[in-house]
Amino acid sequence: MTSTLGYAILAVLARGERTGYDIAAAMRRPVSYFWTARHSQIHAELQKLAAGGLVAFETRHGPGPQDKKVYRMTPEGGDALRAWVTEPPRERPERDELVLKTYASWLADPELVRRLFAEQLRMHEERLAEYEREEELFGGPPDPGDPRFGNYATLRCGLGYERHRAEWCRWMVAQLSSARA
Amino acid sequence: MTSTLGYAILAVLARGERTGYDIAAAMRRPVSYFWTARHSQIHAELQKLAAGGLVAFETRHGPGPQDKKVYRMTPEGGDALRAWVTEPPRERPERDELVLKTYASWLADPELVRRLFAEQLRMHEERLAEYEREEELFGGPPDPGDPRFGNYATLRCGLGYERHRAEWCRWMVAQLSSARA
DNA sequence: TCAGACTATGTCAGAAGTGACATAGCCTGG
DNA sequence: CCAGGCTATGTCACTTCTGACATAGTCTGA
Repeated sequence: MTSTLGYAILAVLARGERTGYDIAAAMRRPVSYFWTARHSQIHAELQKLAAGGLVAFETRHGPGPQDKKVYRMTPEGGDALRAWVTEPPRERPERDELVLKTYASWLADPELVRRLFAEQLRMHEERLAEYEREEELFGGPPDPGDPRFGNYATLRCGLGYERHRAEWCRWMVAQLSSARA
Repeated sequence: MTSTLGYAILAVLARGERTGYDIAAAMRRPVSYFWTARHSQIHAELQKLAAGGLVAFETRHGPGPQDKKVYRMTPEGGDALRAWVTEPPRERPERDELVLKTYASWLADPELVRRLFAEQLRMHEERLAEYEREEELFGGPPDPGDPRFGNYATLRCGLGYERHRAEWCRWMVAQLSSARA
């Protein structure tokens, strides 16, 4: 029915009412491990969701040329989201620039490739440390019926991803260092 | 200059001449760990690359309404690809349907969510076994100047990814099982 | 010999996503 | 008091990607 972005917006609104701006902020790196979108896309999608009756809004006075709109999920929106959650996800297309560069890395100067991966490793380690700090703020996993479970579970995914990625980068750096020696 | 898809195509052509059909086959799951695209996109991009002088083609007789076109990378294409490889990749937007579903999973029936993840786990274990078989075919990592290094290194990434993903799914299943008990 | 799979190239409408532009009040610190 | 950042919504042109449609020769096995 709705696009995946629509469900992402509903997933945010399921936690409470928000303006489009708030949703955009929630769906921006490094806050969001679950979906990313720009505000231009979000405002457009909110209009579609409102037209479909999945969200409703209330206009309140606020700064800016227009008044702000506070959105909330309607019962129909909740039904749609709940039904969607347990359906199997579509297989996602693999499109990772770093992996593609790796595939073509045999063409390039190994020292430059090594630097590229060393820098990526640094970034992953940094992000990993950040996620680990965040994880400590949870005192263990929340109950699966708690909204915070969603945050914790996605954070766990991010944590595992950064570890895997850092390890891979470390392996690449090692490969390219031994080639030089 | 070119789009990322353009570089993906060049990365394939760097290994030898190919038809658009061949490239599409190489960039289709589960063959490709490096980039995915449909043939409709690839034929269009090849035309752009040819216009830009990064690839050239030769028409040969083949089946179908049109003759087949065998593409190869030009020296300019090689230069462009080599220069691009060592440039830092753009940060990729996180858009993973399963992670999004996880974020909203607290709303749904835990048993249905458990089944979703059990099925995902099964798929990741299957793919992992497949990748492990493929890895055995390499007798250790090729030299970084060997085209096969690109294949091996991306396979290593896929291997790490599937392991991380499987572990996360296993954790999710455990969380949702204990909730039921 | 004939069905069906595979090789092969392309178009097109539409959806999804990007990046820039536009506009303007509110709040905080120097 | 004023600059600069934050809140806030929106449009628009453009690129990228998807999925369906179209077309037709070759090769293989039943």
